[in-house]
Amino acid sequence: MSITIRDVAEAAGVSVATVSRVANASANNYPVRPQTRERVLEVISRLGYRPNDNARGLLLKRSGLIGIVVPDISNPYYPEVARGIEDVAHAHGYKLMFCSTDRLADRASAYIEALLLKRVDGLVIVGGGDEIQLSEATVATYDTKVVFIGRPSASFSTVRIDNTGAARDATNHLLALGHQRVGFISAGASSNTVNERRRGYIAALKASGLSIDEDLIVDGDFTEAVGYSAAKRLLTLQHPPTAIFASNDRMALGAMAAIVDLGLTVPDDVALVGFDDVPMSGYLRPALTTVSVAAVELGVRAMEILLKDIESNVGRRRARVATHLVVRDSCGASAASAEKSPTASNSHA
Amino acid sequence: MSITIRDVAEAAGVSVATVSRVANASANNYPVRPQTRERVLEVISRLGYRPNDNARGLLLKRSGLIGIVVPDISNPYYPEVARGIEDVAHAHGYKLMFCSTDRLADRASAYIEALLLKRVDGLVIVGGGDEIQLSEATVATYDTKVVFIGRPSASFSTVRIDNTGAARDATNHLLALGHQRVGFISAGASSNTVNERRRGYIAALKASGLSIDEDLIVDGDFTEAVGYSAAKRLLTLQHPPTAIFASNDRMALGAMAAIVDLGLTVPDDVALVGFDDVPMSGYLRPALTTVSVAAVELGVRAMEILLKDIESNVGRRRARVATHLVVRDSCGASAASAEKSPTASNSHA
DNA sequence: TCGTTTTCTGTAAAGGGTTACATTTGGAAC
DNA sequence: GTTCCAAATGTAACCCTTTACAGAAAACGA
Repeated sequence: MSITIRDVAEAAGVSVATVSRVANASANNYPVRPQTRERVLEVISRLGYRPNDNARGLLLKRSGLIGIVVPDISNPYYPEVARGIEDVAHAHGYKLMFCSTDRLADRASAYIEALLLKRVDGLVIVGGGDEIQLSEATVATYDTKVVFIGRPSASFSTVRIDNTGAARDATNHLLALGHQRVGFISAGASSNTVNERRRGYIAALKASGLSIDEDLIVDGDFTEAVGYSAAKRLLTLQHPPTAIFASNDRMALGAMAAIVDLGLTVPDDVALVGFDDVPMSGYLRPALTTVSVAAVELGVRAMEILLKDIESNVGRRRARVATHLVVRDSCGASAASAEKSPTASNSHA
Repeated sequence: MSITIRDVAEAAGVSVATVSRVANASANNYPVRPQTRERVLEVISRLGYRPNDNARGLLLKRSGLIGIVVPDISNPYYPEVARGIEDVAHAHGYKLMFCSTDRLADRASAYIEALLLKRVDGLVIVGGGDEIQLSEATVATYDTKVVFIGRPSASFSTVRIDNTGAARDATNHLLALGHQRVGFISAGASSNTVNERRRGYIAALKASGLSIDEDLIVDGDFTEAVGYSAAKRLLTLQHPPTAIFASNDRMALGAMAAIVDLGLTVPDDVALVGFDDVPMSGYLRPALTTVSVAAVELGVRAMEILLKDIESNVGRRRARVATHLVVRDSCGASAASAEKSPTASNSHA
């Protein structure tokens, strides 16, 4: 049914080679007589011919596809990263194959397998969970390049942020405001990202000579619902914290709801800090103080590294993207800044 | 470099046909002597052989890929839809190719073109914008099935919600609470979805004998930032509305921030209703009253229709997914319900 | 032991492109 | 009008898999 290069060749009265040369004009500058080119082009558009990507990929050994694996598509943070990846990929003629693992190990490996099978030219793996198992040998088998975002790796390129440092800064910010009991909402022991953030939180406390109260560290899972219940747990302790540091913004939102529902106010009764700076955070009232991670840039950098590796085989590379604490209202540091701009000091507005 | 079926055949001392038969054991039940099968399987796993999807796709004329095009990946609504699609697709062995158009017409057509070139087995196009141009002829050229989500179409299958009815109900809810001046935050004249919602809003007003005040209808673009400025505009009118109906939750969030920043409160000074019921909405305080659209189900239904069409060529189909108004606190209807559950009457919790 | 089935395995074509190499063409130079 | 060279075009191999068909081996009955 589908019309092939042979159909075009026949209709135009030329050989398939000529058609191919006309169709890929941009790639190689083979000489084709303008008059011939014209004729072929006319037939191509008349017949609506499109080269078969499978056939082409088979021969060229490249698919023009970039695979991207994220842990959870419903967390607004990942779409931001994906947007960065997509912007760069699109600009270079690559398309994205997008998969969400829901943090399930079997899904993750099924997807990675499938992406490799599709002979993606590159693979971006986002997130710090441990559901991803990917050996260097596997990747070498397929001729694919890999870059991790937000996860350390001995074998592959990485683009990361300084989770520990950022969490330490955020915690220090709360300590500097006079808080002595700071709660931390974690998110599963298996997430590198969160483990690092927890380490930063603990480091800040220790550096200030405070002891670590395990009751103040509660486990979460990145969702609003669990942020809500975690905050309730913290605030109904015998010695509740006066400040809460949630390891992502979604949980911070849940925590904020819990605080309000307990009849307390943010930041007067409980100060609150999040992590990620997703778009909504600047529009909460009180606006959420959070660590901005430039998610789009994370994606951009990853894709740039990947492209370079695909095109000139530059090998493993590591990049860091800076973070900064966006001080808004939920921490109690700036009383009246909300008047000035809708997102307060949100640099992403 | 990559090992082929020939390498395996050679190593196992059999023909490529036998290897192929062993590798595709599930698909066709060709008889292979257990002893031979064993040997081939051993070589396959030792060598790490994986069939080349390009070669296979070339021959079989199917890619196992579903293309999905969304307008804006950073709007949490679309990831929900995508999750529904993915769940079904994954269960049936299909992979997703995911593209975000950013509501740009040229990007949209470039992506659709690319997806068709990849010979996707099906195409799901999400969103009501007019950036999508897709002719029946084009689709017929490739052997692809298409389903639209949230957009009417004379030629293709559709899965939709009753935007007009839902918006009318939401507006009626506000009117029933005694509001006489209800503002509407729209989102571009080119979006079908929003046009329908606006129609519902207008219909409700008219049915109640109210006249339409054009000042109360302001344009938006689906983002918090614009929801914020739109609400500010509405509330600084000479005769400001006492209620605002935002055509999606993100804009409602922006509007809520604007209301607070103007020193007013929700819902006492201004009642607020959104649309979509994204996960965050139940955790805002006051919790957002909004139209729940079961985004996941939208995706599920679309994918089911697509699968049926791919597998048994059933042709064009239409489905509707129900919506319902989730009454929380921002509309002022339920004063104390937030105490009971974190998301109030959010049925999705 | 020798047909005759039945079961298993191999051969080769097809699928739709790209491109090295061979061949033809067109035009310049004489 | 030749000759020659560069430009244009054509031929055919190759990419890797699946599968129809043919051929070989095993199983079976007599």
